[in-house]
Amino acid sequence: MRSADTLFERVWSVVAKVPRGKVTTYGAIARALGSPGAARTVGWAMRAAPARSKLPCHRVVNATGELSPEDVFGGPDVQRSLLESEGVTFDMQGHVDMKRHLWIP
DNA sequence: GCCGTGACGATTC
DNA sequence: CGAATCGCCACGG
Repeated sequence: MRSADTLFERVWSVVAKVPRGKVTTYGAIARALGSPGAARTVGWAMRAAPARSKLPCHRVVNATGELSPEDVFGGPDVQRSLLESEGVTFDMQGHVDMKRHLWIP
C-alpha cells in the first residue's frame, strides 16, 4: 500500500511532518507506526537517514527530552540552538520541555 | 533463518 | 542525577 516497505522511510516521512517549534520522541514515532517497541529502530533510521534530506532530525529527541549524543550533528549544542531558534524551550537540565513541545503524528 | 548492531525505554541501585 | 542492566524491534550480511 502507500506505506513504504521499510520502517526507515516511514520514519523519515513522519519526521518530515514535525511542525516547527515542536519535537517528537523516537518512541512516539515507533508507536505511531504501529511498533511501540521499535524505538531503537527509529533511532537507527535517523542514523541511516540521508544527511542531504530535509529531515529535521534535530526535532527528534528521546523520551526524556534529551538531545542526541555528541557523535551526531556535530554536538548537542547545535541541536539545542536550532530548537531554541524555533521557539522550543529547555529546562535546567538542558532537556526539552516535553509538556510544551511534544508533538505526536 | 541466525547473528550482530543500535540517534531507545524503562527500571534499579 | 549518574551509571548499569534488560528488553524490545527491525535491517544487513
